[in-house]
Amino acid sequence: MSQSKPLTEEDALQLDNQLCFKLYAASRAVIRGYKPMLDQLGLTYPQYLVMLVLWEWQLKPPELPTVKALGERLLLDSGTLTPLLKRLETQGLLRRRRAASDEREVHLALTESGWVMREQVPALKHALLCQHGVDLNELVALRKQIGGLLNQLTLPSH
Amino acid sequence: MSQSKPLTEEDALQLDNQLCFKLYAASRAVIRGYKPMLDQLGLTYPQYLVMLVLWEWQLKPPELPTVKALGERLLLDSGTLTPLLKRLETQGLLRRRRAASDEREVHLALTESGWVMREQVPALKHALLCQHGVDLNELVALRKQIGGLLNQLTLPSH
DNA sequence: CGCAATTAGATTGCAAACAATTTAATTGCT
DNA sequence: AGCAATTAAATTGTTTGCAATCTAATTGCG
Repeated sequence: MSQSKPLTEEDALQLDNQLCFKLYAASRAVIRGYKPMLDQLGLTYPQYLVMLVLWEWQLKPPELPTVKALGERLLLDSGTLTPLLKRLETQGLLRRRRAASDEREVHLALTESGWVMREQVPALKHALLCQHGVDLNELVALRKQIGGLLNQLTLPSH
Repeated sequence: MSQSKPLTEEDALQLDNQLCFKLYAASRAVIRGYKPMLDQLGLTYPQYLVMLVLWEWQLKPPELPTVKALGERLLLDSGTLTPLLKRLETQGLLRRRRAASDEREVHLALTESGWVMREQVPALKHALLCQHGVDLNELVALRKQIGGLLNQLTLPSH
């Protein structure tokens, strides 16, 4: 709402084009960067994000994660998650079971194998960050910037 | 390479997880934000990026853009671009033709219809930015941050 | 209670991404 | 010239994203 500078239409276009593209390209570049590590785990990037959420879930209230809750966390719907979760189940990393209390819900639970995988991650990730020589301070700043944008786009106005 | 602070493994993990996810989510959120505008143009987001590059190409040397050149610009390969370009051709926005000088190359040229579309964009985009109340200064800062990361991930070391 | 809305997942269909392979044209080297 | 290596696209197959639709369970309300 605070449009202080009188940028020309062309300037705004150019800036916006660049941001669009850079955000899109950077996201894919990060995914590509994770590929070697994820290959070792046998996961795709979205599958990895799902595993991260499930690993974190232990700190939550006693409720088991559902497909819906996972979707809210990752901003993904069942059209994406259902087949992805089936693949993770096939790999033996988790189990999916209809909730007894409400048969519409599907509870997700990591298997032993799913938990064990977690232990391999910190070392792999550390190696990854070092290898690319990424500046952690820069990452902190970037995370904040992106968080701001993400909030503007997901919470607000329209 | 300048790892000044002694973050714990857990801190680094957490930070990194958040960045991964936020970058991925922000990219998709932006694409979602463009949807209404792109629906009016009948384009998908990647198709739109391709059109942007082609619209910009006029400023380039006399060479016509090729699939390869487009791919270098957008960091995409022919496996993605070939079918996408075929769809744009079907829509009558561009023509694909084997180069006479080198039959391996495919030259891309916008049609009249492809050029006309360009004129609709500034107004649509302006409306979009206003609607979301995005702070332009923030966008400038974000673009720089992301540009830095993108360079680290695409140019360097490994 | 009974039935219309709502809700959670699943399904279907299309368009990316991307790895791996294939095809055809061009280069380069001897 | 002749042939191996390289190069540009195309093709194939798998996995996302996401809209739209469908199914089944649950809620809410008269």
